[in-house]
Amino acid sequence: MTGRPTYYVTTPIYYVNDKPHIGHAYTTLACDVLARFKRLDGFDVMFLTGTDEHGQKIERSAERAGVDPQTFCDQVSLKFKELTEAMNFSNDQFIRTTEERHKKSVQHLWKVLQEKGFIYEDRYSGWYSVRDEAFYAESELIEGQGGEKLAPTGAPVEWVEEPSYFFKLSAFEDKLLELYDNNPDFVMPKSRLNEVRSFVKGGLEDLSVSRTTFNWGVKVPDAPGHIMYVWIDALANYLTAVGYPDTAAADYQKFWPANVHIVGKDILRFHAVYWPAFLMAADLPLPKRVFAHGWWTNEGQKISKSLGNVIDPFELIEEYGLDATRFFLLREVPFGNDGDFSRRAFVLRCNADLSNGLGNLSQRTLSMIHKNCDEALPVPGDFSSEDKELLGNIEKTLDVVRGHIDNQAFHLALDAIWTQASAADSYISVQEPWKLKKTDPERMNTVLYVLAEAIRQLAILAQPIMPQSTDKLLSQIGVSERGFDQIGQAGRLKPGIAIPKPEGVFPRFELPEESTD
RNA sequence: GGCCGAGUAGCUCAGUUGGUUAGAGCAGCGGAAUCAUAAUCCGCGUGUCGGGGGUUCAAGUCCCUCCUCGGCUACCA
Repeated sequence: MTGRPTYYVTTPIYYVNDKPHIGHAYTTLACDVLARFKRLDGFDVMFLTGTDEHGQKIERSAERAGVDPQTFCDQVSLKFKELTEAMNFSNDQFIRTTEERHKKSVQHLWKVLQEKGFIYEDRYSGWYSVRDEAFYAESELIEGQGGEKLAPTGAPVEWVEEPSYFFKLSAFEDKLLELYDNNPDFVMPKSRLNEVRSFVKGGLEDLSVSRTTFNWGVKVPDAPGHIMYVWIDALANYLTAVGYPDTAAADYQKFWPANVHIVGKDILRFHAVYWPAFLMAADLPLPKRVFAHGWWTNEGQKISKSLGNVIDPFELIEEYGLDATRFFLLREVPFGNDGDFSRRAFVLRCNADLSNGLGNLSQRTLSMIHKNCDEALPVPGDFSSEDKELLGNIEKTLDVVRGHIDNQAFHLALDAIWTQASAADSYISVQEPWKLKKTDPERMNTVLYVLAEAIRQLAILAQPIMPQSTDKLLSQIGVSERGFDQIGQAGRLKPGIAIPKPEGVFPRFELPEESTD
């Protein structure tokens, strides 16, 4: 064992009833940045994503598609895998709930919960639509012309009961509240913790965790006809991936409990209430944090399939390139807030920060070195106080960024890096290396060296967000050691290395035409 | 309906436990520079800090009230 610190980050598993959209890309992107950051910071990282493939909806979708459920899942799951490649995600695993290892894991967890007395058999009742083959909540029902109750789809519903197993969620009310009180960072952002807490305070009902009305799912052990229903199956994927039920497994030992589950705000409750309750019931350690992020709107409009304004991440990458897309999504909006995706904001943001900012900074610097220093990094003289100040501030930025990353505050982390890029531009204006070229070439060499150093470190810091672009930048200045331990003195550039004619890394975008309104 | 949160410059937002002339980025305007992806640098904001009332020597920052917006209020993930 190396003794390196470990870090386990997860995305939700994505339900294969839907194609990948911007929301999926966003969630996984956040996790990818966390994972990349921690790896560069010396951590042993497990980054997990995957697909949730069970349930009646899948069964029916497969039927409609004229294929068996497994084939259907294989097809859709593949699309999510393609997204991880298209977005350059660095997940260590891609788990699927239809995998044998997961079925074993969930069935074991079930048995443990049952042995400990937290699962019991009863009857589940609710409003059921035969036509839709689905249960509806009382609040979802609409009223027909004669005052009769109808499903939101307009289908008639009837009150039905079926046998079901229940999880004693009600037994965990106090323990959960205690958890939130003792670990105020367990749910983030803070406003979400308040919601979760008030939900629990409002009282918890036991949870129906099995169904008999469909077959596509994990079988309940020793209970013919019963299929596990959603939560235990889905949430347990986080355990399965590290080896559960083999708690002696190397990965389990290293990575459980998870450091952070990143989720969309829509599934927060399941992660912040059900999940810790399951784990407490099974006597397993709890994850350190559940972070719920917000939703994107599209040009100010709520995104919905019926409006037809769904944002396709593949198209986004096609149009703007991958790294600009990654940058925009995490820079534009505080993680945890809802945000608006607009062409105008995208173009303004990327042009200002990427093309005009970091891109131009490196372009002008490397170009000067290439032209004026025999296409090689010059030997610097003694550093002036301005030199030391610029580089010193950049070195300190690692700590600042680390702090923000540990709070999933991506926009602040990026802001901190870009503040330094901006400082480097100011430094150029003050130093005026183009004048030094004639008046004091020695000093020009030092200034250009300092700037190359600034670029090296800024690029290293920005790697988690924009792996491809920073790779190009670092390659242009011959940097192969790229971990955060290279920040500062340790990784100083060696004078004499070749600096080829630089190529632009961040293309400029055109503003969309103004709509006339 | 109930609970929670938010309303600060054109836009997006920062504003510690109340305390000197309320800040940043972007957009806009003016100037400088010319190494660079017409990029960069410097300078420029008289904002009813949602409305009203109150506490205080002092309130964007506390209390009351009203208005507006948003979130949560369980078994679709």
